[in-house]
Amino acid sequence: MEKRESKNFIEQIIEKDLADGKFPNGIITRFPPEPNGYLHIGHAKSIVLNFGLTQKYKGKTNLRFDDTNPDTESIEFVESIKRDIRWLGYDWEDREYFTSDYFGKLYEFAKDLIKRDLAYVDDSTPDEILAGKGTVEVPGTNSPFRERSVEENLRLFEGMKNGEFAEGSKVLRAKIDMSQPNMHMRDPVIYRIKRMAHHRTGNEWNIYPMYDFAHGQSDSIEEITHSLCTLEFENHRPLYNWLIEQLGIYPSRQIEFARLNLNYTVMSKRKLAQLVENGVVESWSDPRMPTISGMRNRGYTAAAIRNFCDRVGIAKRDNVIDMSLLEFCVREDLNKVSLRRMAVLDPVKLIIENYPEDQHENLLAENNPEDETAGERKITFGRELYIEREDFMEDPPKKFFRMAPGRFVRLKHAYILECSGFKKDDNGELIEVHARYFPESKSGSDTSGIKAKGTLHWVNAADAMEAKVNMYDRLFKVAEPLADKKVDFLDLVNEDSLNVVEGVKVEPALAEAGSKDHFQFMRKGYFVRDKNAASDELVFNMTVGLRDSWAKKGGK
RNA sequence: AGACCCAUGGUGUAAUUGGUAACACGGCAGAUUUUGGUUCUGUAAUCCUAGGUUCGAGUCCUAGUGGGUCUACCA
Repeated sequence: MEKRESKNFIEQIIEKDLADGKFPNGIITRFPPEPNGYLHIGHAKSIVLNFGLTQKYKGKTNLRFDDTNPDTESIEFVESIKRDIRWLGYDWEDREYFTSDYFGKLYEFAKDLIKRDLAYVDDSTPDEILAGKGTVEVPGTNSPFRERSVEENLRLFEGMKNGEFAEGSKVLRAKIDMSQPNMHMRDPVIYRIKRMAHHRTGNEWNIYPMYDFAHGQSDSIEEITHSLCTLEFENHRPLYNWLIEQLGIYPSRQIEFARLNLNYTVMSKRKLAQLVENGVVESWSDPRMPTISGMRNRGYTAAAIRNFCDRVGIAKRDNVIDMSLLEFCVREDLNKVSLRRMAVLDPVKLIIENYPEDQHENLLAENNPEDETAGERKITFGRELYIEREDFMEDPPKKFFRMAPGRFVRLKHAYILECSGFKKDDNGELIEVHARYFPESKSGSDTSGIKAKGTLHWVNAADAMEAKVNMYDRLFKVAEPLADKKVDFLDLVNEDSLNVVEGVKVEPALAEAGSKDHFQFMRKGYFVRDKNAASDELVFNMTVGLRDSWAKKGGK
């Protein structure tokens, strides 16, 4: 179990810090979502990383909502984020923070900067500020407002806070160096005027800090030891460090790692929002979405997701993870915990000619061969059953181990059959398969000596229940929908990502399925009851199909 | 093209920190199997290029090449 000795680069940093005695009281990490959307599997990677680290080493992980932009943030997202983190299995105890709780402190930090002539109020328009920044090759130019006196800056900044100026008319900028090659150091804007109610502070503030002026200081206030973020913030690190240094506050350390990308999907909140807005999917929690809530509705387990996040590793290299790894993790977990059931997705009647019409019998079926404690259930058997249409072939290849005239096959948990014929309608459509059964071949007490290569799942027509099944396929037709910048990723969605199958026949035990139970429809895949469907309706979502080496070989 | 970052099988991640490449997924082949599932066994496939340092380089240095990020009053 403790086979994985290898450590990722962040663990190596932490172990060195610990060995150097830098953090005798333990380490502190944080997960800092902005409450403006739902969490996706990429966030899960960060959650598992941050909480995982402080579980492994002595430490704590804070949950901090980075709520500095009232435009897009809301309490609804705060709630969904907390629900998802808890579901994933992590507990931030009482360490739930909001950047907005620090608005007062941040304001004081800003004043401190002004007093030391390290920040100034700029009346330039956004366009003028942009022009002044220069380009990556050309240094920027100083703002005409750069040399205002400390007193004037203090007065104006207070005016901004008090709502004396129009939105957009002034900003507070750090006074650093307009000729730095790093654009973030060219006098970055650190405060802007926004006359807007905030979901937590209401109308208390007319100014809001920018990310760069909020995140690092919040880390510092909470004495975060290791502030882990994704690669695109690498260029922000000099500013992060500069502010901490100038302010003389707790020196949190920012470390960047590569974000998670999954093929056949997209991972940015903005892009996911577009899928919702354009009706490609039903909601953020649609089972096809790579969101935590979508995956939950799909039937993915928290354990599978945690395991997946563990396996993808942490490094600084851009990466695109194969969906097959995620699916492997899901199957691995579900194989152990899911209850086996029989469901026929595309039913065709099977008539056992030598089975008496008025006869019925009860059979016992194990719930999970991987778990003896899962017990057994009763299923019924009779003359008329349903089997899968694709499990019959009139003229099959030799390696087809299923139903075909003259061939032997076992019905799972029941008898061996010999196919004796079939019936088609006028259109040539198969409507009935006929067979004869061998009474002495009963499952568990087989004395027939007959060998059947294949085993089929089935449902007794007498007590089969009707169900609907949502089958899912990848969301996009191509592995990397964003790879070609000239192509709109919305044009690459797979319009067959959802396939609703009606008229599915399932065994009666499924009627009591709860939405948290995971089922394996034998020989088909893993399914979970759709919790959004009407309670009197049996609807199942396909979590993931079983591996199918027969189909992979093209059925030959 | 300025700064910063990155480069190991198909995909990811490792390599006791300088001692000639491993693990997982995926692929292929086989065994087992009352799920063509699970399990098990085997197999193919990798250090971006060129120099340099060194007895020895995936690891260090230089150059090149390729990729990523950055010029929001978003985070």
